[in-house]
Amino acid sequence: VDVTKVDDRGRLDTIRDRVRARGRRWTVAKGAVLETLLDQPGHLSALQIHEVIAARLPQIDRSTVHRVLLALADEGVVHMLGHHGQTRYGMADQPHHHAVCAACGQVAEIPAHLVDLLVTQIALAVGYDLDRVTLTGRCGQCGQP
Amino acid sequence: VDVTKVDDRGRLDTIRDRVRARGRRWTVAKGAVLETLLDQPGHLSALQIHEVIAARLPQIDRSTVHRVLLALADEGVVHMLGHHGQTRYGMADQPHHHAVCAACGQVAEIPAHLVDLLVTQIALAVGYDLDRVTLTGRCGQCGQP
DNA sequence: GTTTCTGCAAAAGCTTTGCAGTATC
DNA sequence: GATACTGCAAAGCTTTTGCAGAAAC
Repeated sequence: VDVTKVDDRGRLDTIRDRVRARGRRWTVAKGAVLETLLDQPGHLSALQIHEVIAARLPQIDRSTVHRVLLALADEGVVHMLGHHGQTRYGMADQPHHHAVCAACGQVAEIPAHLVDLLVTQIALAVGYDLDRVTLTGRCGQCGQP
Repeated sequence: VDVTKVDDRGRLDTIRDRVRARGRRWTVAKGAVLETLLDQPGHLSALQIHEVIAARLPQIDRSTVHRVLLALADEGVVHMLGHHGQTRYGMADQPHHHAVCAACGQVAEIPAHLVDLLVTQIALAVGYDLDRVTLTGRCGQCGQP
């Protein structure tokens, strides 16, 4: 799972600098989690991420993956979206929103520009500081409920 | 927690008929869960619902509340929305969407008409059958991250 | 009377935490 | 060298499940 794409390399570097700038340390576990999220299409659960990493770095523990994900979510580097007990994580460095399948949990990304205006209006209406939209339904494979 | 409001009474009756029409049975537990959801503003977790019910009906078990909620969600009577391991439930019989606070999990409702057009367009774009929108951010009390 | 539903108890599954040792800066 | 981070093991929480008895129809 080496980072070959120039774009990914750059995104990773940017995040590394940001993490360090906050006084945090850049570790093997953090790098592995982020490389996994950059590599994989869509969003993954903590356990899926751990599985991918464990193939390369068997010593990395589940708890470490969780701790890294929580830390990164806290810093705004990754998104965390819930799906009935199976939280999914994805990169947050490029503005987008989500479509979640209620059946299989699969996540599709929606470019931000499609919805930003609406979110601004609704945020005003409900008095929330809204920054993310999740649409829920069924993906193409899962069909009707 | 008696159902006094005429509106609630009617909503409950409608749901009862719908449940029976599907060959399911109308039970004390089901009635209690739905009355709780009708009474409470916003959306509650399964445990919160169980707590409210237990004050009146101590014999109702947590597992029963979960089973009832799953069954009702399956029938489309209630909404189920995830928030990092703490799923919340709310009435689905009146069309609306949700604003979830990323800090405390509080849920505000957004009338459907504000977003329906957008959802239709996005559903087409991503190939999903979308029926619900969740906006995530911070509520008034929780302020900035 | 039949079938769904419930209570109880136990298990499962994801996530969190305490602590001693390790890696990062 | 100081301190953030990790691995391990154990605990915590919500949710799920098996089964015998109760309730709904």
